[in-house]
Amino acid sequence: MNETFVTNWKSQVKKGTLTFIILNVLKENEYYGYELIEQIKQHTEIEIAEGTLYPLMNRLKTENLVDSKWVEQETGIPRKYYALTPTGIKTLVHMNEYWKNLESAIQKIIK
Amino acid sequence: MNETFVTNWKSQVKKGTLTFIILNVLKENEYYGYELIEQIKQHTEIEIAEGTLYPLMNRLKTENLVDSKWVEQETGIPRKYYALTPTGIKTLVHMNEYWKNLESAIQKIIK
DNA sequence: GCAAAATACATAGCTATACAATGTATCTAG
DNA sequence: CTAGATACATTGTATAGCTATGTATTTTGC
Repeated sequence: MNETFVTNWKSQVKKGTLTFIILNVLKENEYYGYELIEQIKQHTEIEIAEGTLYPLMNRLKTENLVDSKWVEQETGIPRKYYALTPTGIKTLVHMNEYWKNLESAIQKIIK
Repeated sequence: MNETFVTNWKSQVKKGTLTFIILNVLKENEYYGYELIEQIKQHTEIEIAEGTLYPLMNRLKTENLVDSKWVEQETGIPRKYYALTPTGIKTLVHMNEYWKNLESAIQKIIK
């Protein structure tokens, strides 16, 4: 098998997929950046580089899909918490629809 | 909802996904380029631009995952048929494994 | 007590891929 | 005989993930 090809492919699959995962995670709860990386690693075994996440969150904010607020800690570095905006919620509905169709189409092809 | 964001997101999701779909389609049969675009449009509603497919097929060939042969037609333009190589078959097994895990992880998050 | 690792943010530069635009050539239908 | 479908291909652009790097604080191991 072509190892480097698969490695690169996995990275390409993440384009779009990560955005989708993060928005869905934020649907349930507010999270701060570092926590998102940890949560997703535990629940999906997907590793998100910090250099991927922080620019991504800024894009989502620019696109008005999420909002953020700084929360001071009694001890340690302040955390920036992210939450979906109403636009983010509506947008996610459409994304979930598209994903569902894509997924069932791929299921048929793989089987 | 953020329309342009969703449009762009769909394009990003295709990165990696298209490769995966095409390799799986070629698992069953040989196809030529134009035919692949048509087949996938019908079965998945996913539209692949020609400017996407032909460079993609060349990459797959460079990576030794597919092989191609020209087939002359009694009438009309010759067709370039693609088939998986042994390396392509082995590589696809690993990709299917990764996709299966990714998919079930996303299922849990979306639900 | 001090060094290493973990926590928590962030950016710059590199690379890979999808897409629009464009081009060539042949065949078919109105 | 012309528009559209068939069939290939390339060039340039934009996007997004990754590595490397940086700052700062806190915890853990020796």
